[in-house]
Amino acid sequence: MKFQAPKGTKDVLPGESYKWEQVILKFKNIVSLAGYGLTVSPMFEDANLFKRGAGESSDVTRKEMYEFQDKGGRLIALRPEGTASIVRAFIEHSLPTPFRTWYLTPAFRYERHQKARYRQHHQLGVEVLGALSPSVDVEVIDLAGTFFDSLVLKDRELIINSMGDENCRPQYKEKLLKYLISNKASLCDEHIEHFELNPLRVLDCKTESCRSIVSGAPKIDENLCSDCEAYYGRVLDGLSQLGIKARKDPTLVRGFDYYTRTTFEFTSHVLSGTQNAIGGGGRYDNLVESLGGPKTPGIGFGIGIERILLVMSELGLEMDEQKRPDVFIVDLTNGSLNSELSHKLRSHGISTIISGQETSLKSQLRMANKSNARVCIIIGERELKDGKVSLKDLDAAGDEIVEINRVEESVKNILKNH
RNA sequence: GUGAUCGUAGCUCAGUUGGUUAGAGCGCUAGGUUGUGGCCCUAGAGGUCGGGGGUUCAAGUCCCCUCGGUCACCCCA
Repeated sequence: MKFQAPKGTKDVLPGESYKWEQVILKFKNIVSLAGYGLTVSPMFEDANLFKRGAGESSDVTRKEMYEFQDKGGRLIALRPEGTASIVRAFIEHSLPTPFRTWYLTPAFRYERHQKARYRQHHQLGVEVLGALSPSVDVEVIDLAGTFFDSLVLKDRELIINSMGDENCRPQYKEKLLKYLISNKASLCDEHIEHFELNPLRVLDCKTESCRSIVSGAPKIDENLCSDCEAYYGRVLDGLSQLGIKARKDPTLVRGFDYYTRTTFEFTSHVLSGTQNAIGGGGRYDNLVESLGGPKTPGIGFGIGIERILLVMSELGLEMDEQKRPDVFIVDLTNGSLNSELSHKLRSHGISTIISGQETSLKSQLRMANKSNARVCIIIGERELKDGKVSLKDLDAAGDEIVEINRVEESVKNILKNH
C-alpha cells in the first residue's frame, strides 16, 4: 500500500458521509431561519492572522499550527479555527453590520490524534459581527441548542462563564497573577513556566496541583465590572426564559485569547474526561479592532462534526437511513436505450442507477440486488424488438413486460405500493 | 511534545516452545446448461505476514530502528 491518508486524517466515504449531509443540512436550515448566510473563505491565510486572532498564549497557534512558506515566500497557515477568517473577510469587505453568517470548514491542528481528535476535523459555526446585546448571545446559544435538539442529542451540558472586558479583565488578571505568584511553587510543570503569559489559562488546567490552587483563586465572575456583571445577568436570564439550562463555571477559559464577556461550551459525558467538548464559543468584542478593523463587537461558536457524530453513535442515536435507489437498469443489448431511459427517469425525479457492466444477466441482477433498488428494468433483445422492456419489483418475485414509453408510469406504480 | 499498546488477504481474526508451498469466516469475481437477483452449492482471484536492518542452519514468530493504527496526558471540536 503505497499511499495513505496523512497521519491523523481520515476519509469519510459514502457509507458514512450521508450522515454528514444530514447534520449539515439540519444546521443550515436552523441558522437560515435566523438570517445567517453562508460564508466560504480560504482554508489557508496569512499565519499571523491566526496568531494575532487566537493570541500568543493559545496552544493552538503556539504549537499546533500547520505553517509553511509558499513559493512566494509568504508565511501561510492552514486554518486552525473558523473565526479569524470570518473576521478578516468582514474587515476586508467593509461589510455592513450586523453581519450574521455561518460556515462549514475543515480545521487543522498538528497534534497527536486519539479518540475524537484529528489533525483535520470539521466545524460548523456561526458568527455575528456588529451586534452587542444579551439577546444576541442568547440567540447564538439557542441556535446551537436547537441544532443539538434537531439531532435528538440530549446528552449534553451547557457551561457558561463571563470573561469580563477591557475594564475589569486586566484588574482581575492582575489579582489572579498575584495570587498565582504567591502559590507559584505548587503549580504544575507547564504553568510554572508559562503562567505569566496568560494567567487565565491556569484556571483551565486539569492537573491536580493546579486545580487545588485554582479552587482558592479569585473567581472571575465575582470580579466583573458593573457593566459586565449586568450583561452576564441578562444573558443568564434570557437563557432561563427559553428554558435553556446552563451551569456557571468561573474556571471555563476557552483556548483562544480573544474572548470577552460571554463564553460557553457544550459538553457530552459520553466523551472521555478532558476532551468532552462538542462545541463552544463566545463573545469577542475586541477582536475586529485588534485585527485592524473598526471597533466591532462579535460573537460566535463552532461545533465539531466528528465529535457530535461520535457522541450520537455512542448513544445509539441513528440518523435517517440512506435512501434506496428507485430503479436499477440492467442492459443486455449494449445499446443506447440504457442512457435514454436513465436520463428520462432521473429528469422525473426517479433515482436511477445503471449497471455499467456488459456482463451476464445473472451478474447484473446480482448487482441490482446489492444496489438495494426498488425496481429493476431489464433491457433485453426479445422485448426490445417489440418496443418493450422487462420490469421487476425487486422486493417480490416475477416480472412484467411493459412498453418503453410507459416505463415511467409502471415504475411509479411499483414505488407507490410501498 | 510525553507515555502505553498494537500492525498477518478488502474486513474480522487463527497461526502450536522460531521449523516444510501462510489459513478461516465474511466480502469480491465467475459458474450451477439456452435471458432472471436474494437462499444454497462449486470454483477463482487476492498477502514480499507495515517497511528496513540484525540474531539464527531456519523468523509471521526473537532484538533494534522506522512508518502507521489505537488509547491516555497536554490542549482542543
